[in-house]
Amino acid sequence: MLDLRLIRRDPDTVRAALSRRGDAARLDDVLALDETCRGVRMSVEEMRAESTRIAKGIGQAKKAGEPVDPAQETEARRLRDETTAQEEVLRAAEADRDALLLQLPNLAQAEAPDGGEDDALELRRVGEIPTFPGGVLDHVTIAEGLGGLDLERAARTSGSRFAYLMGPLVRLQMSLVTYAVDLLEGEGFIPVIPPVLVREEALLGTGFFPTDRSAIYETASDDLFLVGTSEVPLAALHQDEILDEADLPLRYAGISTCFRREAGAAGRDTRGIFRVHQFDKVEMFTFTTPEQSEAEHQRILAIEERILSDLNIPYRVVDVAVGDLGASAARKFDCEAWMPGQDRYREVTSCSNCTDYQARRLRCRTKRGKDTLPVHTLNGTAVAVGRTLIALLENHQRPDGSVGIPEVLQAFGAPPELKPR
RNA sequence: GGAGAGGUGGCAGAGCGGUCGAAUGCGGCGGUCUCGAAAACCGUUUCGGGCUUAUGGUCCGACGGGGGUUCAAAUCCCCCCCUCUCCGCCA
Repeated sequence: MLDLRLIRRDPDTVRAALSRRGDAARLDDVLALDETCRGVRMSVEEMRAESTRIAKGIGQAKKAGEPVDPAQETEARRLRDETTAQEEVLRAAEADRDALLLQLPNLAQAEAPDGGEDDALELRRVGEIPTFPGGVLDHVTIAEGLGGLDLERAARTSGSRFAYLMGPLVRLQMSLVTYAVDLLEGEGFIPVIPPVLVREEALLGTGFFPTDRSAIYETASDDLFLVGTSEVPLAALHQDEILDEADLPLRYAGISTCFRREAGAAGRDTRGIFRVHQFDKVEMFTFTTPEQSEAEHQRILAIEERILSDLNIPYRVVDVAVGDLGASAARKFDCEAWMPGQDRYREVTSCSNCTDYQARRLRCRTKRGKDTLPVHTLNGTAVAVGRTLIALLENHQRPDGSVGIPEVLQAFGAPPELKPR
């Protein structure tokens, strides 16, 4: 959520920033509604003050055993009814204003490139793209050859975009998770296994609602939602709290299964486990100060790159264009791994600086002198297990159908190589 | 799922129709004392919002959340959420 005071004080700057994202249209509606709200609020508050004065007078009189002027009670009653009516108007106006305000996305950082999905700016390429003179296999063929994947039966059980991950890939997945948690703990992140079913408030607070509601699974009878990322429960961990600035930055590593409806993605990435409804992920999340958030963003990105380097996966880093940022992000970097089976780089991790956007919605603040200000929040993928498995299998495949496993994972229970059945 | 108890400031805990944003204790912060510290004593200590461009003032709101009764609600009524105890069920 944007700072309403900033919108009032400097609407032109906010409008300009929003129009970069093609989303400035509703700003003037917000301003107009806000004008109404403030006017009505003033009159409501004046009436309430007057009501309290009369009520206190009556109270004092009764206590002193003096008679109460019935005209006073009549006047108080009239005032109350009028106030109630005006409060109704105020409530409606504020609800309208806030509903619109909730839809406005975060203001992008000036450095973020203009444009949409195809306008991400490549920052660097790291690692050597492998060559396969004897031909290249994609992850589905490799994984099935290893006895590690069953998509057909998963479709029978759950539908498309689900998978049975089996046999050797289970140990590989577990080693990826423990490796990542181990590394993140060393970097000061507290491991967390959060709830993956959350209330609507957590999704509103993190900015997934109202904009991306169609991407989220909803339970039929419990008003609970399956999270698409542990970012949601991690951000909500400090909802409605005032954090001590001395405790910042607070870093958490969430380990969870993620659920995505992938509505609107019909026909895209239909092969294999690249885009599925359910996957596991280790996620970084930081609460920090406004001054430190950009440095923290770089820190998170550096950890993502270190992980890909540790795994010998060639990748590139892109600076995502404003039109492709989620509602909450002010800046986003993606790491895209080279995927030989697709002959291109594909997103495997993503890190966003959400500045004060989520914190304001979640009312997560810190004290500074007399001021209470929203903190800054950041999130980044440490390991999206499914996509990382794809990158590992495809990049480290050998002509005989076996797959070499990076050394770092062997310390966490992965075998040195996976052999075909 | 059934029965009961309860949710008040950072914590503990009183208040159960009127001047209560709320006693008291602990903790925190500032001070007195001290070479310094402890103790003791004094003072201070919630959050959100409107107006006022002061960096201060003023007003409104908030006692789990939302409605209602009343001139007046922490206090009475209704709904919801949460916590605890017992029973049932269960990994």
